[in-house]
Amino acid sequence: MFLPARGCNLRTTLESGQTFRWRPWGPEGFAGILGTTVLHLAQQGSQIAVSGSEAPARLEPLITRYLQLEDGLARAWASTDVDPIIHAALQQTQGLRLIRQEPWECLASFICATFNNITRVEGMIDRLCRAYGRAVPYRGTIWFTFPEAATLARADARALRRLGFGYRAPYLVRAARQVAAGDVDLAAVVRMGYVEARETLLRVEGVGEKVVECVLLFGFAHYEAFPVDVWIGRVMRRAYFRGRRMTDRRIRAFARRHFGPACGLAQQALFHAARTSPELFAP
DNA sequence: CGCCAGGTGCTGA
DNA sequence: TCAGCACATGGC
Repeated sequence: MFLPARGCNLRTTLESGQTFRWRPWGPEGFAGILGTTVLHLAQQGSQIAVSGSEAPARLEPLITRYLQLEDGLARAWASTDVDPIIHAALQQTQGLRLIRQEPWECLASFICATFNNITRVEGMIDRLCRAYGRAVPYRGTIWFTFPEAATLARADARALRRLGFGYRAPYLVRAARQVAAGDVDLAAVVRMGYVEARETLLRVEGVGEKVVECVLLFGFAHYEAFPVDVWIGRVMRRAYFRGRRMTDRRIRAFARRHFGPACGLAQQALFHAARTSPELFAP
């Protein structure tokens, strides 16, 4: 089956640090699992070739939503194009889309991603799924679902330590318990606006000022979120503050004013541009 | 080997 | 509100 890519570039989007479970599959393809559905996606020009463990009629809405293929966000992206710096980043990251992820997987993944590098996060999450997810056989390979919060709530932090989670192990287990117990109700957060959702998610163990913005952006489609990690901090200080010291909070406040209500899109373009062309943003 | 990574929570000013 | 610190681990 084929879907119109509508300008989406798979590689740019799936290797942009928003998500950690896709693997290269052939020349222009990626394999992964959403929920219990195994997917093989391949870029073929203006189309995306799709196959997977469900009937095509079920794959289409799944992928359309995940990749936001009908997002109609062209105007939102354009609204962030307010100066030559972001303009260059946007040019360089054409085809980048904001993925719409499942909230719990997104939340748990970014707790794992704190003070960590993306390659290692991928390995950690892979081991987590193998240990606690459900097996889904497909075409001779056994895939694993992302573990439910209720499952991880019963896990022992020491077991996660042995999987290489370091000091994040107890955070992840406590976060799972908060979510599984309904203390933090992710289904309710879906219906909340940015401010209330932010306050609610900040109550989760291991979720601070940066992780919460990632989760709001990638898991709840709140495009006014603006995560400031070490990459974005560097880019912003260099490009907008003449290299001066600046707290993450002030960078975020500036970005919201400067780029407007879709500043999260600008953030993702800057993040990707900085990682793929560091020379443009060297300190 | 040393530096670094999509930081957080805590403490003391 | 902010700076400074400890925290585990492995990629490069």
